[in-house]
Amino acid sequence: MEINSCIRQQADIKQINRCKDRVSELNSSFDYLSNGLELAGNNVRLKILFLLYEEKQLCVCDLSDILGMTISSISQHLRKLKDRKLIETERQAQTIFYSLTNEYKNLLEPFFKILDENKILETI
Amino acid sequence: MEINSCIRQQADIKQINRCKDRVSELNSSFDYLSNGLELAGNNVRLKILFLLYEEKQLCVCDLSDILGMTISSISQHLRKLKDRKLIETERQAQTIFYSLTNEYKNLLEPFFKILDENKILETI
DNA sequence: TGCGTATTTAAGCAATTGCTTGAATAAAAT
DNA sequence: ATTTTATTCAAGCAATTGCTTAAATACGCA
Repeated sequence: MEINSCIRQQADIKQINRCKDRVSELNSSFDYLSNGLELAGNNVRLKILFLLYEEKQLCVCDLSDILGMTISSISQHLRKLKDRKLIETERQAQTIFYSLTNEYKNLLEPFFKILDENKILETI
Repeated sequence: MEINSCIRQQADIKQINRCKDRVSELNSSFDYLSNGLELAGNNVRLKILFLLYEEKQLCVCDLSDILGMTISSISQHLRKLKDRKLIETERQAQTIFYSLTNEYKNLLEPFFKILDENKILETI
């Protein structure tokens, strides 16, 4: 940290301290949220999450076919999503089906609604 | 792409095609959204965005002080956010103030509301 | 004009990402 | 039991990220 930050000159100290408190207070929420957004911020994973939202469940090779990517690549994305509890699995015979966890279904729903209505480019 | 995808065996072809159409239809929305989420998915940038949401405007060195990071580092985050139109600038004398663009204020509001209520860890 | 303040930019680097290829599991069908 | 089907895992690699340090702008003021 620089010593001669502009803060020392003319900043609103009250505001700075209020912000520091706020960040410290909400710190674990920031971690939780950025963690999820980081995963959803990848184009491929966002599509995967959206498709699971719409179709309830899909397997690796469904997604591979839909998105035109190798099964291995999709599988690695799914593992990341599963590790951080955005999705969960259920085996049915040889096929492993993936679906959104309830937490992230709720969290991502506002975005999916916007996407679903395809309004994102016009209204926002 | 593998030739012997499991798709050829027993998948729901109608479902696959419906999904393909959906992805193709919403393609630019996926790009737009993942682009924004990718930036918000970084812990530091999420805090910056949230602080700008709450305080309306802040300068680089306010944020540097609040987050305990170098001005240079914060400046580089701000540039990314500005390049992709999540934030905008307004000069007041020597100080450059950053604020959220309206588009992203609307888009990120659902998340900020949750953060603000600090409910994210309990209710979701 | 020259100095101080506020901020950006450039170069460098370790760490991480997302893909590819090929091998390894796991359960089902023969 | 062996093979087929569905999926994961491991290693390797180019590209990207986020930080550090140091230098470069840009504006305000005496």
